Amino acid sequence: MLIATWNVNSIRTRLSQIIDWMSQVNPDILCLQETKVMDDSFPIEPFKNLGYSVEVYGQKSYNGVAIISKTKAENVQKGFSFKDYDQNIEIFLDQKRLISAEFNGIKIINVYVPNGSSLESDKFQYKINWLNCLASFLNEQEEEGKSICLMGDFNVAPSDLDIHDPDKYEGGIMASEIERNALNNVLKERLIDSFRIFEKNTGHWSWWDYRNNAYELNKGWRIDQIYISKELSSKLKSCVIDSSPRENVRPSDHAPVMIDLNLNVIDDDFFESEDDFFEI
DNA sequence: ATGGCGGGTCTAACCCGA
Repeated sequence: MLIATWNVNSIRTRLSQIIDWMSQVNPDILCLQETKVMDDSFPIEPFKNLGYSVEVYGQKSYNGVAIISKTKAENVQKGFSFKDYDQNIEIFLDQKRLISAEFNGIKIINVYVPNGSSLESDKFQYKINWLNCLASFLNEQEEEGKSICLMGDFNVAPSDLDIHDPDKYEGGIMASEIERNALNNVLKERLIDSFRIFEKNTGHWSWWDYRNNAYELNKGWRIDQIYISKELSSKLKSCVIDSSPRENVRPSDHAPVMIDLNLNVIDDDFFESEDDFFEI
């Protein structure tokens, strides 16, 4: 099962590029961020024509997330819920940055984490509070015991391996200890960065600034990630960043990231339960 | 670097992103 995430920076501007990419790659699930469109204006038809179903959670001009999938999404949830959150979630309801749904018993959580602007900005505190809210959301999911796939644009480079020039950017926005602590508090010991299972070295980016020829100079950041529950790691076949759409005319500044999960792999728990069955 | 580019919409001496 191919599961992908892509910050497309406007669904309407990028529509034909997304359809082209999906036609080539054939993902089972594609999580989009920065769709920048109200739900009633989202171009659903082109995806339906490819055989996909669409779940959207958008707003005018900014943010906006969507899940495109071959099978219909179950238990779709848009935004944070009103449960035992440390933060007051009211201030997070205006910005459409989270949508989740279940497929084959796996909870897919699609996020567009706030950028935060700079460490001195009010937006930075919003970002940290938002991540703390996401941690509470993950705690709820954990209680339900479902396998989780948390993916999207995190606007945080997990380590200095994920920045083209760490000496220049370390400690600043997207690379501060405060943001990394907040991200790790979301992940805790339960979620694993798929990409780092396969690649231990630096030099792999998912975002390149539009300015200063950043893509041509390969000056990028790896801020788009796919985190999976530990128990899914035995089923993980690959995690790749596909930089080819970044070479399109009028590209998104982000590239898609994709994992391949082999759900036919039978894990140890299954064998144990089978043994128990035959002993009876 | 009040910078660069490229989305958006109130089409601008605009706002926002990363």
